[in-house]
Amino acid sequence: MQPENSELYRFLAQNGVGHGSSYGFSSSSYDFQIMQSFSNSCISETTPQDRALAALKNHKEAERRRRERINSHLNRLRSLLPCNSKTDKASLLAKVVQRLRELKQQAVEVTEVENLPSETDEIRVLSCDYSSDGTSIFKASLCCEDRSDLFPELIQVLNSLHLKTLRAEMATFGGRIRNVLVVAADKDHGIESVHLLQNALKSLLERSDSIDRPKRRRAYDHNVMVP
Amino acid sequence: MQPENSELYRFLAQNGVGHGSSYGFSSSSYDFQIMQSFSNSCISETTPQDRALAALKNHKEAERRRRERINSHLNRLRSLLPCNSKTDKASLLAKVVQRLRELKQQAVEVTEVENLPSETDEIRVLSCDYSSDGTSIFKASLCCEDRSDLFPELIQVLNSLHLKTLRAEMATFGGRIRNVLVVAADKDHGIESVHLLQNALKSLLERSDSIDRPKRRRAYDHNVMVP
DNA sequence: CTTAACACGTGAAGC
DNA sequence: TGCTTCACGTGTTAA
Repeated sequence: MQPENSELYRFLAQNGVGHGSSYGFSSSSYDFQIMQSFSNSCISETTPQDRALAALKNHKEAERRRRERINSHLNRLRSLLPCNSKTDKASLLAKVVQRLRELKQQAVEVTEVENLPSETDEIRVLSCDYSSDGTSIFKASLCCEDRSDLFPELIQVLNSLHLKTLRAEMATFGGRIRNVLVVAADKDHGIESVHLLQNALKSLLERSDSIDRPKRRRAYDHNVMVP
Repeated sequence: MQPENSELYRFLAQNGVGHGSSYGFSSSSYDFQIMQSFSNSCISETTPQDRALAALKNHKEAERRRRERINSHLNRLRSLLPCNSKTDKASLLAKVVQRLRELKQQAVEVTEVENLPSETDEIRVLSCDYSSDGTSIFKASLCCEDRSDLFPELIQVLNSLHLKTLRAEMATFGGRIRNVLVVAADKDHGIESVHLLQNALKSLLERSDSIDRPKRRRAYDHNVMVP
C-alpha cells in the first residue's frame, strides 16, 4: 500500500474518493483521477485545496526525480569500483571513501620517489594502483653502486616473477645508479607480490655485494612502502 | 508533524492516545509512552499488537541507523573533495564520480608517457592531480634535439609561471633529449595553467628552432592532453 | 520470524 | 510565494 497519508488525501477519502482495492494503478493516472473527482465535487474552479493538491503532486514528483538523480550517481560509482551490483549503498560509499584515500596517498608517493641516486643503498617497492579488472601496478626504485650487469639481471628477476614492465628509468650520478621500474602484476597476484619483488631485488643487491663490491650501508628495510 | 501514520498508530489515536499538541517530545520517549498506554488498556501482557508495535519501533530505529551510516560516509566524501559542506548529495556524488574517473585516467596516462626520446618533437602537458587544498600537479614531457642550454631555460620558464618543480627526469638517446617534469601549481592557478605551461614550452622549442636548429616535424598540437 | 535494505510520500526549512 | 533539499516513518521484499 502506498503511503498517501497526507491530510488532503485523508479528507478526500472521507468524501467518497477512496483507494478501493485497485493496487495496479500507475501513480500519475491515479493522482489525476483524484484531482478530477475533487474538482467535480466543488463549485469553484481553482480552490486553495486544488492548488495545494497540485503542489503536493509536484512535490512528490520532484522528490522522485531527486531520488533518481542520487541513485544514478550511485550506480555510476558502482561501475567505477571493483564491486558487483548488489553491494548496498553504505558499503559502496565506504569503498569509495577508501579508494579515494588510496589514490590521494598514491599521488603524494609517486611524486616523492627521488630520481637521483642517493648515497645509501635502498630498495623501494610501492603499490601504485589497483585497477578494477584486478591487475595491480607497482613502482620499484632501487639505488646502488653502478654496475653494467644490473639491468639484464633486473629484467630476469621481473620475468621470473611474471611481472610485465610498463616503464623503466635509469639515472647515474657519481658512480651510483638508480633504477625506477613500473611493473604490472596479473590479477592472480595479490598484495604479496610487493614483498616478493622486494625480496628479489634485495637478494639481487646482496649478491652483487658478495661478489665484487665492498660492504655499504643499506636501507632496505626502512623503505618498504606498502600503502 | 511527524508522519507516525501506520495503521497501529491510527488505531491508538482512536482509542484515546492522541498526539495532543506537544511537538517537542523526543521520539523514543514518545514511543515508550504509547506502548505503556497501549499495554494498560489491554488485559493480556504480550498481545500480537504489542509485538507488532515493538517491531515497528525496531524497524524505525534500524532505518535511522541506516540513514546515519550512509550520511556519515557522504560527509567523509565531502571532506575528501574540494567542496564546502553545503553541496547537496547529488552534486557531491557527481563530483565523486568525476574525480574517480580522473584518477583512473591518470593511472593509465602516468604509465603511458614514454621515457625515451622520440623522433618527432613533441610537448605533453597533463594535469595529474587536484588536491583538496586547491593545489594541482602537472606532468610535462617534452622531446626535441639535444642541446645543453635547454635545462636552465626550462627552470626559468617554470619559475616565471610560479610553478614548483617536484621532480625532473632527463634522458638522452641518439642526439635527442626528453625531459619529464612534475610541477605543482598554487591554488590560485586554475586549469588554464596547463595551457600556459603548454604555450611556454612551445615557444621555448620554437625559439631554439629559429636560432640554431633545422626545421623538424613537430607534433605539439597533437599531444596536448587535458583530462 | 527476524533482519536488513530499499523506495516511497510527506512535513519542515532554506532560498 | 514556489522550488529544492533533507530527514523521517512506513510498506515491502529478500535472505
